[in-house]
Amino acid sequence: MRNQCLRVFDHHIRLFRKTLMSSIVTRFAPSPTGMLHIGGVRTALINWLFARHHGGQYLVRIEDTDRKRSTPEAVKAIEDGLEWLGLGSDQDIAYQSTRQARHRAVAEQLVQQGKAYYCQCSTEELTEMRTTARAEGRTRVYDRRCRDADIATEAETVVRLKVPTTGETTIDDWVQGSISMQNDHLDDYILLRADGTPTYMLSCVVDDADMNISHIIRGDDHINNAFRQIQLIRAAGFPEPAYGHIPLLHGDDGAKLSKRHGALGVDHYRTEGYLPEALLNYLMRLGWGKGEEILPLAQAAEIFALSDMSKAAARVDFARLKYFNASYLRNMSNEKAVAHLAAYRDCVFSSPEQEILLRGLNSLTQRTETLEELSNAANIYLYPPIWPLVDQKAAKQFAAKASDAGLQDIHRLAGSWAFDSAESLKEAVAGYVTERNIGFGKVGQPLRIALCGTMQAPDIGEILYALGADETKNRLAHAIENIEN
RNA sequence: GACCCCAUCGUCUAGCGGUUAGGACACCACCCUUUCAAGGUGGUAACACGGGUUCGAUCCCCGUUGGGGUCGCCA
Repeated sequence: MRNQCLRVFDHHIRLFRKTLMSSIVTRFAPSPTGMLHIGGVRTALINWLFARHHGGQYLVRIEDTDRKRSTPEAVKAIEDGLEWLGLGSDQDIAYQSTRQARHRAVAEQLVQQGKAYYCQCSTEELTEMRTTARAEGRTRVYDRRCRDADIATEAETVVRLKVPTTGETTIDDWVQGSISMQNDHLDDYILLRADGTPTYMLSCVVDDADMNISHIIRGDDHINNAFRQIQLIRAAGFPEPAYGHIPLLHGDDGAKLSKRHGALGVDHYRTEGYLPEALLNYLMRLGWGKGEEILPLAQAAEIFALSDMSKAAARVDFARLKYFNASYLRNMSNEKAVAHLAAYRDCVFSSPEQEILLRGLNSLTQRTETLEELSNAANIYLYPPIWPLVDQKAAKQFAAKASDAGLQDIHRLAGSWAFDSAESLKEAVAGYVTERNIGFGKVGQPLRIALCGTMQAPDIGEILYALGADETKNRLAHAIENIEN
């Protein structure tokens, strides 16, 4: 018990010291081999949150180390995605591919210092070693046969790091706690390929050091890399960064995130009508449960702590994402909603359209969950109903009830209404209904259909107010022409 | 297979030795009601299992089971 406390205390002291020693710099380092998916977005977000909380810097580095697989399209998709989300870099984006000379120099220096060595093992030999290692139940594959062979530089040789063969490496991970690995389980991994290009392990470590990254926050699929990278950091004499390995996101079936689940590009969520702030708020809640559920980013940054993050993987739940999106949509001002809608539709509204939407859009944001739905719903304001109605249910209702509804009366009365608020208009209609001593629905439903062409529309008062006097009377006149007697 | 990690309602989580195990999404019922929503009220539903430690374990330790990650001249 006391030991436990002391250990925890000691752990915190060490973390605290590390924090004080240098300023906080985090980085999001995606590889442009595919789209930016929500797992990556969450990693970026956590890096951003942590940096903001500590008043530090959040940087973005594109890990495009050669690769036949990394494409300019993917780079653009990542940059656009981050921009859309508001998770752009605090400084110019770094491109790893531009720094290969520096990476190579570090490797060559390590060779000179005897901390790395040339290896000329063939692919066949390696395959054999792999098979043997697997058969013997070993994690370490390479048997270090070139380690002391003293091979001079030649073509077709790679450079490997001399990893300690004894001892243990421990990481005080800010998320995972203390994790250890026997060094003997670690490979003498490759720093420079036979063609002289640096591997990810080399590039990543050198760039993190050169960019003064203080805290490496990434997916826990990198835990094993951390043990290996630390060996290189020590060999090169770089300062050791702090680590925070966050659990990966899983699909709704508990399996790894795949294209079937959420591994779609963020642009997909954009076209589906999700708001950046809602997507981010949702993602933030996976593995971090502090504060209110709906929590604006700036407030989240204030109370964010890596140590509060769950160590367990979370599944994505699209129903919940939708709920978050709906919540943000519902609480949005008309002005903002109109701007979002215009951006989503990629259009400019005419000034009459703008006026109608400015008056009526939030009667719609209350009943839609995404911008896509909002955009569809907004058509009732943007376009008058076309007669005969395409909505069969509405057409039937209208045919059955319109003759009794007194739409002509409403049309006439509307001429004297002020159209200054949804409430007063609703009262006006209610007054008419009371006068005739019938139920509100007898008039409300046909009127709604007359004005919108569908039954799925807001409160009568809200519709009237949004449309305004002229549009209301025009639409009513058309509807009246289509009443069957 | 070896190594590393994880484990509270279906899902996301709160909990940090003593709680009627709390909240949210989803689901169900009811209320409100001019449609559709929203909102309100209530409900179903969880500490994976087995050993310890302790007066007392969801919580600490060990094991089992289950899940995930890693084992590339990919990143």
